[in-house]
Amino acid sequence: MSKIAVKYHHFCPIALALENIGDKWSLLIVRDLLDKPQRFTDLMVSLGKITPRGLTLRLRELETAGIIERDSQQGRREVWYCLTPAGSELLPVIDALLNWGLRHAMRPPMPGEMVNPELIMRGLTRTLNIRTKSLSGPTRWSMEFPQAAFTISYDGKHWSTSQGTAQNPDVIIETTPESWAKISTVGRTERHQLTKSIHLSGEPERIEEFIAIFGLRAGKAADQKLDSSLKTKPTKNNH
Amino acid sequence: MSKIAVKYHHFCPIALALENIGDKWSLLIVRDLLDKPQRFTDLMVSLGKITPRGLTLRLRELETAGIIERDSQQGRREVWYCLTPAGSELLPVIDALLNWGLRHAMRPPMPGEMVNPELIMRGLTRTLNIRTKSLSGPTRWSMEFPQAAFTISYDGKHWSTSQGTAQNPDVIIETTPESWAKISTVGRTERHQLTKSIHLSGEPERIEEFIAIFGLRAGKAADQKLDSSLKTKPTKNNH
DNA sequence: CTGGATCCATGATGATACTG
DNA sequence: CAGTATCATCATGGATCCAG
Repeated sequence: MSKIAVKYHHFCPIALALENIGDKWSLLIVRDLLDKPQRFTDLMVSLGKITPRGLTLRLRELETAGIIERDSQQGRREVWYCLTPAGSELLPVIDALLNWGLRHAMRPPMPGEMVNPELIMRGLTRTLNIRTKSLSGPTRWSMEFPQAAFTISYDGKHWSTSQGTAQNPDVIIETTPESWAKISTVGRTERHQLTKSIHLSGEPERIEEFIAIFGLRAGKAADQKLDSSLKTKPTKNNH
Repeated sequence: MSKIAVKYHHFCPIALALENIGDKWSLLIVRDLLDKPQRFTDLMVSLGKITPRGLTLRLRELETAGIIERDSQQGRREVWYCLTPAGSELLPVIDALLNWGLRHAMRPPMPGEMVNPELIMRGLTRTLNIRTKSLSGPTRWSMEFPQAAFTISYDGKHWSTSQGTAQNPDVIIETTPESWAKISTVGRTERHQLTKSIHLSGEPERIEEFIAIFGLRAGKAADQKLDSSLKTKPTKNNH
């Protein structure tokens, strides 16, 4: 049986919250469920190195904590897991972690590391919103990975992303999640060299705009990492 | 030696953040350091059931991650630990957890559980700010525990708390952290019965105001827990 | 006394295989 | 697809001890 009992013995909202979602995989499960409901095997894939037993334990624990709901209807093979209202309210936690991670924990992807297109897009959207570039106007980009495509939209105020190929995009970006991951985490000099792993098409001025925002050409952008340029200096990460 | 390697093998800001601060004690160490710099033994006390080895490992790991700094000056016995700028930026994470914990994880303190006055006050301040009660005007309360006193101030816009007995308080509240912890986590009916474990003094109208805000008398306040009344319904917690 | 280090026990997690 | 079963490993807790 399960032990499922992280205990701090503190009367403290933070400690009590962490007793619910402070163990190794819980917050990543919440991260994935915030996107959309998922099946057991979906989660196995997106979490990568979790074991079936580990996932089962986490799901049961999150269920008793009132954070997720198990939706199994008879006559259907699948079991869908989704967030309860209380679980959805973990969004600010995930958001704060995403923010901090972007600013202080990013580095190029390591060999064998899962590079999930959806997670890439979520980080990209947030980066664009925080940097709030002033553009000529509403903009639509189509980010096309081999496995999936995403539409990145700027409505004149903020950026959002949705799945699927963009209609009438201003710029089409064709690349792989791995290439984009690397580009967005290295300094300008190396970034400029990696530009060849991206193919851009669209009106020349719009392509220029894209290139300027991401510092994809030498001589213009500041020499700093994309993610870390959100506010202050880059942080090294040495594990 | 240490293993210090939580690894998810995800290229994902959230996962990478959690590799830095996702283990059992790290975020509680950050919680305490956000308040003020602490010595090894201060942390041993405030964390309670951590072992010296465990604390040493966490501190070293947080140091290499660039989240805390070790300040040992020769000629001085103590070693002070404090947050780096990157560490201080974990405030939104702690804040989001505090918020979620207040709304979804609170229950009366259990026997043997540490009830830290400072943490009580932090939760109280946040609760007051979120509920934004309209008061007659600026207000100052003196919360006096046996071990320590705190000043709770409302400037007409928001609430803040500082250490020390309040000058010219509108209301003086004398109680224990344990009593207050229990009062703030039970329903109105029981709360009303616990009122005798608090002693209030000050102008009658100001005392009335205090009583009304915290639902300390029968028949007026809604029957819900203080903390959970922040927005929606209470959540049970069954461990 | 502060700031640890050592040793051992135990509980949490990982790897692999298999099943309703 | 959604798990269970079994075994191995690793991180953490408890108790004790030590150096400046």
